[in-house]
Amino acid sequence: MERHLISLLRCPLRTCQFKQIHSLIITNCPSLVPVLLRALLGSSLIGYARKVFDKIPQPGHVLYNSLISSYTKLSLHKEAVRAFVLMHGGNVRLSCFTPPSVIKSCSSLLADDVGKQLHCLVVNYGLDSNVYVQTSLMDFYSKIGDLGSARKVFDGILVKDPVTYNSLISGYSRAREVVAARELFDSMTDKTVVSWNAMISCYANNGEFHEGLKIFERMLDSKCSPNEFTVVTLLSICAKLGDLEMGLRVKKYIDDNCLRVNKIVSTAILEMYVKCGAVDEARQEFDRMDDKDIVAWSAMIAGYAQNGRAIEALELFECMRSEHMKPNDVTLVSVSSACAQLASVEVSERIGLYIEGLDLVSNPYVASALLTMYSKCGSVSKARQLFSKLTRKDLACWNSMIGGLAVNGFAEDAIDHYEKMKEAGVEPDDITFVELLIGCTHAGLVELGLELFERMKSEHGLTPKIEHCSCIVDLYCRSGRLKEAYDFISRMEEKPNAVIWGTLLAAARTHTNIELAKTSVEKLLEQEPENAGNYVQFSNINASMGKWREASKVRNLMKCKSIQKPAAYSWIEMEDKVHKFLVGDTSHPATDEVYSIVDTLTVQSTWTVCDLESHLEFG
DNA sequence: ATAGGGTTAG
Repeated sequence: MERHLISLLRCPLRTCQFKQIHSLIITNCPSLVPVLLRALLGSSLIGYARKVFDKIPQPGHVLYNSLISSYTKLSLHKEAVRAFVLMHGGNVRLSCFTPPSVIKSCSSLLADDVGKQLHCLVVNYGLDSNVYVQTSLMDFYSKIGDLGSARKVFDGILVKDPVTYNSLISGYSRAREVVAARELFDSMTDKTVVSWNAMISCYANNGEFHEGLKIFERMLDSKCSPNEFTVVTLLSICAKLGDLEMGLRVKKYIDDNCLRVNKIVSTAILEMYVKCGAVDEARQEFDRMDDKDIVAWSAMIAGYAQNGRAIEALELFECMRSEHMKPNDVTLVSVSSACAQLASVEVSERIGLYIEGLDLVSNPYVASALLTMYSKCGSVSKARQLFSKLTRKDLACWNSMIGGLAVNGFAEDAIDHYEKMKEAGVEPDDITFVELLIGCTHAGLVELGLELFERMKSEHGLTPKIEHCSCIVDLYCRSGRLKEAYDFISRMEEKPNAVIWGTLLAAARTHTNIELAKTSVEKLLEQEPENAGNYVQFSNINASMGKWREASKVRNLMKCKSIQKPAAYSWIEMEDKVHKFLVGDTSHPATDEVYSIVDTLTVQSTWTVCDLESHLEFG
């Protein structure tokens, strides 16, 4: 009977079968309760196991170990710590098998105090020379960001295996201590594939992408073969660099070496294509995947949204819903951002209603994307309503709201929110000030804008970026204060860029300040010799000054450099179709009708200089 | 011990 039950407990069993065996054990051979307990723990039936455990009169350290390590494995970290407290309070002997699990749970809980107490306990019991205990302690300190203590434990380990090193390397990586990670990595004599991967991802996660690639090259030179983890990290580096060429090399490596392409690898390939702007290739990869989980859908929808292909993003979202796939917060962020691009009140409000109904606005990413969506299509009141409902408002939420108000002409309201944001204890950042300055520009509040620019530096210790300077130039320009704009540019610490000269140029032209326009366009040509638009501007300005020879020189210059002005289409969206037109275009099916209306419009309006210029042809 | 998707501006 007893032997029979033991062998039964070795088989995979359902709960009801466990119950039958359980009753047999209670009535026939109670000594088998610990065997039953371990079988239950092995089947992850932790609740049932705990009930059995609680019936055991005085469980010893071995049973406690089994219980605690199961809690840890199932990520029930608080339970693991509670069970340990129970064990310790019951004066059960402590073996070196228990602390690693509890300490691991403390790492996951980021429970600094409990973990440190455990360390003391371990030292008092003389268990701190056990390598498993040491490794878990080192891991604990590295997870809570105390790398100094982690290092002390590490140095105290007499026989270190690669796992010990790898763990500390990833600890340094998380703590952004890249140099320390590299030193440790270099000191390793027997690097495993995990060591190489950890070092590459250390560089990747700390923004040193090219260093990461260099480690990969060295890995290839050594005899260590890259695995799936390696290529995923490499692909994410290529994505961040926008380096399609390298991305394709990694893809080729995967194919040539027949690496297993799991979901994560395919998504990483997809993402690499997306971030390199190769959206159609990304879609091909997406279509090839037979098991699409939600991450792949979200990545593909984001791919369309981030590459300005809002309609396709929304189409794929519809397709996803028709396949009964449940969207999550990440999906909805991209969907909102696609709607924001469409700037259609109807679509935005429909999607907004849907998303708000899902109760996901507690996620700040979703909230800020929605706020932007409403603002972009002018539904400021919807944005305000949503904002007032938000309980968790992070920096991006405040910025979205401030930006929404600013761009829709409510500059004072935006500033009001900036004050409220500070009261709420959220520190404004450079984006906040870009938004505020834009608000002042739109409302023509020059002095207020300049004041904010000063406060940004003095009150918040932020260094103005080129974007802020650009806003100030715009602020002066729109109020016609060209001289001050020019003086500001001359005083700027950073080198003025094309956006700034472009702003000044536009203003100089509307205020017919030909000299300033000429200066600006010359600077523009210096900075962007490949931009055909600048040559057109240069020529037009010279023409308007009567300098025809200068003007015509440009055409030859463009021919020499083989620069072509890209076709500038006008387009309009009607119902769900986009109609686009080029100058002199007669390809539209309703051309006759279109031109007859254009003719009447032309008669109605008076030609302006700008209109005429836009009809000049070059190249 | 190492791996994949997202928000705010210009």
